[in-house]
Amino acid sequence: MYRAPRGTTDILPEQQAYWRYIEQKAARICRLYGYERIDLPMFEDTGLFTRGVGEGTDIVEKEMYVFEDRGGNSLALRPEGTASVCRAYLEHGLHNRPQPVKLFYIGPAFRYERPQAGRYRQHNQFGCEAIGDADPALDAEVIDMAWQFFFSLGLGRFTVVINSIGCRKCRTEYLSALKEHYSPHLDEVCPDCQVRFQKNPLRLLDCKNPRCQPIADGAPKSADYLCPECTEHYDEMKRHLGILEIPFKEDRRLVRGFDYYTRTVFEVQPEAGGSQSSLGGGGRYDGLLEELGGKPTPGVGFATGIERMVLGLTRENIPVPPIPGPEFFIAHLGNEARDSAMKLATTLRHKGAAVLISTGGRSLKAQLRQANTLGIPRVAIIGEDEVRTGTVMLRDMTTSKQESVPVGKLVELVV
RNA sequence: GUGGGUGUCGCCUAGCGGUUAAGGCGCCAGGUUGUGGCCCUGGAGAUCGGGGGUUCGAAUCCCCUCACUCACCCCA
Repeated sequence: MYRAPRGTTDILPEQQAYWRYIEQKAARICRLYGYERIDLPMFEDTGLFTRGVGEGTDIVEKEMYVFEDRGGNSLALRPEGTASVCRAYLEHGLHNRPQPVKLFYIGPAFRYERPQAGRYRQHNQFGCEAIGDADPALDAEVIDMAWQFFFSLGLGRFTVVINSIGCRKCRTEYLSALKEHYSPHLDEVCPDCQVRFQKNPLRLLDCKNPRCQPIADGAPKSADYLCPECTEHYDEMKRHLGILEIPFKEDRRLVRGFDYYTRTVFEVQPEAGGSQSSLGGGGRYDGLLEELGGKPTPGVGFATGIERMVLGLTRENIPVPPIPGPEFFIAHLGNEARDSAMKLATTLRHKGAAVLISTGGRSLKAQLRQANTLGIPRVAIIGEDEVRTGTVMLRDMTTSKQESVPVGKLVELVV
């Protein structure tokens, strides 16, 4: 027996209501904030991600699905969406449109990880990117938008956590200060941190190993090393968040796993603990477009994980609007009746009614049982008598009342 | 990638060295003539995740493997 590959899932019909719900809320919030949909390829040139996301990141280094196509090109299943959006921005000359260009996407991302609840090798993201404007008000708007989105889902408790990691300039300065702080303690620190020290010093800060806590606690704070411009940007953004009345928490240690982030970073975290630390996150990436070969162009955005939202909705028992089922069920007895039943079914469907017609030549009892189980409110029964008189027996399944009506009249009933 | 837990019909569970592997839900059919939801009866559906061992004998013990799951890591 074949099974779905590890870390992938089938989304069965009974789960679709959640997905529809989330997609609708996403589309709505995007409309309210002026974001337009973009659909992007699921695989890209590998270089787009190694350059964009960063060579040293876990995602690129050990989680990316990389393959060679038959033409010998190195391609990668996209591990995230931002790099693709930026590529599209550059490729299609979107700088010629009114700035910022606001785009959103919904689709799968792929990472070779060890799956667990809320974490998959193929998962779906809803993400937004605003490219071409460095105004801190835009950062605040993006955070506001993420916040409103989760709020509109009805998801109970979540927190917005923010930080600024500075620009290229002040980050370099900060990193050397950080390394200076750690280097005398390298032998006390966990092996992971020893690797981080070399590879990705920023990550030293959010090590959870108790051994490293004292050293991390005493480490210089990125906030203290921000250049005046970055400080001003950060303060302005916070001021705007205040105006928008978005509750947020500052976490000086918050860093993210992509190299392209500059200045603002943020995460939306479920308050109810749980293992998966974030529902979504994002930040500013003012160097990314240039890194990808474009002119220096600022950008800011966020991405969310749809599976995690579904998980949250189910865990919190939040009701979502059901997907409507068939309105009519047509039961029939005998060959002649089946022919006119099929005819009636198409006629009703042409008029826009959702109709299920029984197949397989089952007893009337079985057909009604099926209609009942499926929760279809009305059943049209067609037997020999009805064929002869050009009528159907229309049964209301909720009241158990039925009456004989001419076929023409039934068709008229459906508008 | 590291560590822990779990794995019996579609779903939930019983069985824990010798049973025709049991039950509930669901599914299908019947309870006379063309009628659902309740009830009754019957049926289909499991080589007990897979592979190897130990044993006269294994779903039950051991090893490997796969999958799921939790924590770490990382992130959505």
